[in-house]
Amino acid sequence: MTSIHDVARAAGVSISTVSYALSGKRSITEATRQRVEAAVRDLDYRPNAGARMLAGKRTYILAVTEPLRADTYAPAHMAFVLAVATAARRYDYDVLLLLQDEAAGGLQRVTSSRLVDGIIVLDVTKDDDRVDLVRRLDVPSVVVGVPDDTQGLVCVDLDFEAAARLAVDTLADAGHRTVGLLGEPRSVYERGSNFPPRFRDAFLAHAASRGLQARFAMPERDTAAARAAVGDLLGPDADLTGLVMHCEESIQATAVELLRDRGLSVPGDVSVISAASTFDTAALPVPLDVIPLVPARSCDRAVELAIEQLTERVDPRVELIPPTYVGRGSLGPPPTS
Amino acid sequence: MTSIHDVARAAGVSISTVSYALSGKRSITEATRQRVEAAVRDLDYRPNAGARMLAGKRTYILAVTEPLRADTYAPAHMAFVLAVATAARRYDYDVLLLLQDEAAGGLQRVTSSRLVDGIIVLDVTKDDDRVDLVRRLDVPSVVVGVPDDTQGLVCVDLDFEAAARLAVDTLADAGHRTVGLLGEPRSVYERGSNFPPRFRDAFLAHAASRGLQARFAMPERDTAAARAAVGDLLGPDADLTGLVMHCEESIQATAVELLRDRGLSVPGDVSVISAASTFDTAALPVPLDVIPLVPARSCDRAVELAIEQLTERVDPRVELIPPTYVGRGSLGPPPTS
DNA sequence: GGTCATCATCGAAACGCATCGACTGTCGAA
DNA sequence: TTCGACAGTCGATGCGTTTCGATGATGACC
Repeated sequence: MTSIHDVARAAGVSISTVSYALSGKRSITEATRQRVEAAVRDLDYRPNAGARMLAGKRTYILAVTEPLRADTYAPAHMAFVLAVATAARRYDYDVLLLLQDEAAGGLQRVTSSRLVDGIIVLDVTKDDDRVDLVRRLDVPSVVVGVPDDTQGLVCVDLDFEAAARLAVDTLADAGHRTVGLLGEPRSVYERGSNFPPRFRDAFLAHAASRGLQARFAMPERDTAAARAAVGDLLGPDADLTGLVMHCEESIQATAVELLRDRGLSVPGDVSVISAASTFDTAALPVPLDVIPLVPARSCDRAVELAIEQLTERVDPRVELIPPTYVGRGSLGPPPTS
Repeated sequence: MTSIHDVARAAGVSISTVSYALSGKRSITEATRQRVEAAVRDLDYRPNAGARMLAGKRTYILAVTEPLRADTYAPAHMAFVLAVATAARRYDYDVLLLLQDEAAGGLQRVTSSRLVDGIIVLDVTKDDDRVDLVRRLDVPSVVVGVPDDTQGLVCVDLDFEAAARLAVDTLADAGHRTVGLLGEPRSVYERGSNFPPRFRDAFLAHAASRGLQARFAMPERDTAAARAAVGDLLGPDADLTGLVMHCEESIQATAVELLRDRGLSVPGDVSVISAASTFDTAALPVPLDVIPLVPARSCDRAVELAIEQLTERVDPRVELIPPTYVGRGSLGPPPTS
């Protein structure tokens, strides 16, 4: 193993000079810095992680806790893990993954053994054990999502309420009077992530305040249930003209197919908006307007805030990322009956 | 931070005694061991990870590399990551996740900085960069999957060839003469994981050797394509009586629905076997017989072999896990036309 | 009772790095 | 010419473990 000692010898300087040349924490003559860097390249030197942890105060590792519950939709959650990992690398950080049983217990372990510098909490529920834990742990932590009690926490999330209002406003402004929300399975609302209820509540409330008639359905994750739910939303007289979908990709695909099967055109008969989706709605049977949930958005910021806490005080806060609207041609005025 | 020093003082022994009491590497009187353990509990002591890495030769971290390509089916891959993480914990190991761009480059980095003790390579392709890398790296590594060139590697995988033969034999033994394989999208066979081609080739070869007529289809990941593909497999005269599916869950669900829509009963008209599936086939619209691909099976063994390499020489090998057959009532004799 | 092995414990030396204080030389201002 | 400021470099210390060799205590054996 080539150590900093070897580099120092090769460059003809002391160990501390090598360290400073690499960290830039003290000024070093350009010439000697170049010699050090050359030696590093020649010897393919990489600082020993353990030594760095011990001597410095940083481990360059972030813990990512993701419970991966039975009813979680893996693609979306994987996208968040990926987004955190990618963002972390920009700060020269790696991620340690704590799943399922380890999501809570592992946090305790890795922080008290000083294995990680900080924690990113993913898929937080309204009432999440891990939230109390990170509050007590006193380690730089950022929660992606908004639990009920945000006291003392740094939270980052898409503004789901605003997203719901944006969807409602867009439909209302286009002239729609009867709108529906195709949501997640019931279990998700009952004990799952926190944002589906937030979206639903804001959707229903804002629809009411805009004077719209609103419906809501929670299909299970199979084709038959999805088709039934969309049928219910359309109503016995098929008077629904605006459909908002906040559910996983295959359900949205099924919904679009059902509309087609019923001879309803998009957006001629029904306008459709996909809300808070992490996938590409252009790949659906019919491209849909979307208010995307971009994991990179919240995760980039979450990592940034975690790193920031390493060096300075960061006040507790809830940062909500404003939604954006991407048109793909699935929105139009309601049909003139 | 409470250190080993504090524990030693509290227990009235030396630092080295604490270390030996905890590691068990030298004999310690029962009485003093108890005192040490009591002190550890009282002070909630946990060894500093950095110090342990530096002084010992272990980091207690395993790298998991998973490219997470664009066409990967997230739920299955997540299941493997989870299985590795769970298995690792049984050896007191944590996992560092290297995704996408970092899947290859990160390996170099984390091994040369001595951050990890070993590597688990997931979702290996026939011709995978990471395979050459781990060969060169000379770090305990286990490949989950079987690349074309396995020289010098320790590989663990489900025996897909045997699984394919098992599916064929089961249908053939039940009397079926015309069978079909519903596979993954074309792109997966062309540049994706290595096992779909292995399964397909073994399926077709073994069907031929059993004198069966065999068909094969590669539907894209949407309902329409899936329905079309199943229709093709059934043939113009609908003479197909045995269907094997080796594709993702939603496609299998669609296929089952199509059969029902066509008025074909399972297993009355068509016998169906789900092969190498990571999900629960009992949850499909019709429960299917399955030759499951259990991530825990290969991942448990992979982690075991990686840990083993830390202390002893492990010869290169390819360990194939024999397939099992789980009946759920979707298999029967062909209809007597 | 002396010798020798065995057991339990201790002290000290790494492990590889970051960092602090100190030292040297250079330059500009007084 | 002298002094101070400052840039550039070095040596030494400490981070918290693991582990090696050494030491004293204990018991078995002749």
